[in-house]
Amino acid sequence: MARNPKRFPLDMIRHSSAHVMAAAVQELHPGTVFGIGPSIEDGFYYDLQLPGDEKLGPEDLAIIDAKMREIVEADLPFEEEELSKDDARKLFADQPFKLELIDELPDDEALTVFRCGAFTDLCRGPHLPSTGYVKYFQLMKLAGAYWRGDSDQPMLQRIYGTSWQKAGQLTAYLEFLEEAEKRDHRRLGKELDLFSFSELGGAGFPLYHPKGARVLQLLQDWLRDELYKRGYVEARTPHVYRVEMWKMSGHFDNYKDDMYFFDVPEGKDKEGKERFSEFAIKPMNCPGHMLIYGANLHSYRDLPLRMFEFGTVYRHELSGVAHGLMRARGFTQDDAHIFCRPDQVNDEVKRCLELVDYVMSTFGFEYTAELSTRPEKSMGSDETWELTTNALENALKEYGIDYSVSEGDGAFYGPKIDIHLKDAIGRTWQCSTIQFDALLPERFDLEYRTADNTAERPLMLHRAILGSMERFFGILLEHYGGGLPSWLAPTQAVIIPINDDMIGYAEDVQARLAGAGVRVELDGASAPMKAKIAKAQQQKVPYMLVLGKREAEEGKVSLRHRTEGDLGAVSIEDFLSRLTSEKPQ
RNA sequence: GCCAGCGUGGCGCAACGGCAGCGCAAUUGAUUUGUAAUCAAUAGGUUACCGGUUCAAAUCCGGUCGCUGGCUCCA
Repeated sequence: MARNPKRFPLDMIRHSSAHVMAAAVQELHPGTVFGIGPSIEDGFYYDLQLPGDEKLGPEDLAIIDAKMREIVEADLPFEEEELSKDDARKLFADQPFKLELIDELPDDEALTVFRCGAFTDLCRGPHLPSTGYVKYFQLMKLAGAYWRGDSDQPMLQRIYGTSWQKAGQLTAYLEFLEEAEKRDHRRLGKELDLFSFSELGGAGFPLYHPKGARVLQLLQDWLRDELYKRGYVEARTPHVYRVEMWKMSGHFDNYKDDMYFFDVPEGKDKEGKERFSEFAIKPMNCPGHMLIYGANLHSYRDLPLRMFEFGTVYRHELSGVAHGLMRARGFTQDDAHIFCRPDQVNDEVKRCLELVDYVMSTFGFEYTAELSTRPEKSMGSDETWELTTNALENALKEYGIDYSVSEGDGAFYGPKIDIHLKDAIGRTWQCSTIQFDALLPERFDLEYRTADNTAERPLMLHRAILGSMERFFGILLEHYGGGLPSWLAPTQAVIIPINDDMIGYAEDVQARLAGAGVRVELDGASAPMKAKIAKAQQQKVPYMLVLGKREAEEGKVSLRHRTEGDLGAVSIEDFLSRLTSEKPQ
């Protein structure tokens, strides 16, 4: 009998897929204890614990998959049944996690369970009519997951799967994953010789090779220019402070587990005992900027003060969280703190959003915003929270940015906007953040003098546009699939002489381009032109300049673009103006 | 940090108890090419580290370190 899942919603299909998977595991490993098995974006999972010390290995996925297909073939119905709480407790007597869930449900409500073959689950439903409708699925991976997402709870095994309405959707999804893997920035970083990681440093500490360093520098130079245009001033602050400073800022109390501390010997005291000073490496740039603000007296006329820094911070994050450049232990933030008066707050937030918009559209990112408001536990006056939250929300409205509100998700010291951008293959990333901070101006006792010469506390806006240079670099690499636009490419052009007689002319061209500030390489190997082109293509160099007898005679270069192919002979001036036109304006 | 998996020339991989191999890259030589890969030769490895089992270990076992996928956390 043909069962077509097309008319059922995806999350129902996925939820039912999770049940089929659980039923398969139940049959293969009687006595398995189950956690939860919901539908998620792109698929489903089930958390479970095999009996005894048994553990699932990757090879089990194929076995479970085969068993699932048997269950699908049998086309077993999903049967719903209502139960009292007591009956449910009896039914799930050997399922401790299910019992825990039952206990949390209201007493007077009847529970529902769904049966599917040997597997019965506490479940609200709804489900597909029968297992025959679970068709286009695949088990993806095995992972560990804490019961209830709580690291104090036991760890279960989680099986992830994906499931769809149509065969084409499943294929498309698997192709998407393949494409994402091809674009993995770690892979591109290796292939394009941009960065690496040494076991001696560990996963969180990228080593930028010359080409990677060049890209980062280009990105930074570009952003720095934009910031100066927008009235920012640049600061530089130390990477290390005495621990006292971190106690003052509050980071010691709230952030100590993620910080790098070290003792420095300071000689001996009078009794001959070794003395030490305790320092910590900065996990954030904020305190330095507070100290700079506090180093001078400020008039209301000085505000707003927009202070930025490409500040490298180090955070001792849990070893398991590192992920290439996306999540490092040392990274550089494009950090800024804006000190302003209450009457300037609206305008400053708008300026931040304008900058976000400029930056994101430069790279062709679409984005959405999330506004997080006052949490229950928070500091500061109602007036300030209202003022700052309104400033954020009004700016979002004024810019017509698509945003959602996350009530009570703000930091205890202020509300914030997070920007989520969408890359070339539809994945979203969080980069920019704009947050008000009432805590640090307080902690550092920052003031300005008002028109009537009284002291006022400035409002402080903390913002990062790219977020972290490393993460943004990683996102850019994946967004462009490694083919960076010419203004960011570490090598903009490779000169390809057709034979060794052309080397002289090639060196001329190289000198002229390098003199004009072009990042150019000469491929002088005595290899066939085609091989040199292939190499340049693989390195994703935007332009190839092919030089033969014709070009030498005319004083031109044959231009080949990485994606557009052969563009014919052009003068060096034309090539230069082409490069210029490709820079963001 | 936790769960699972994986560590073999610079990179990508093979060998899975019995002489550690292939491709790319590199080096040298030949070749001089018109828009995605010319040919040949050479060099390169205490198979992450420590210990154990065995006549014999890259391979099996234990430990350490590192990495990867997730979970928790987060820019």
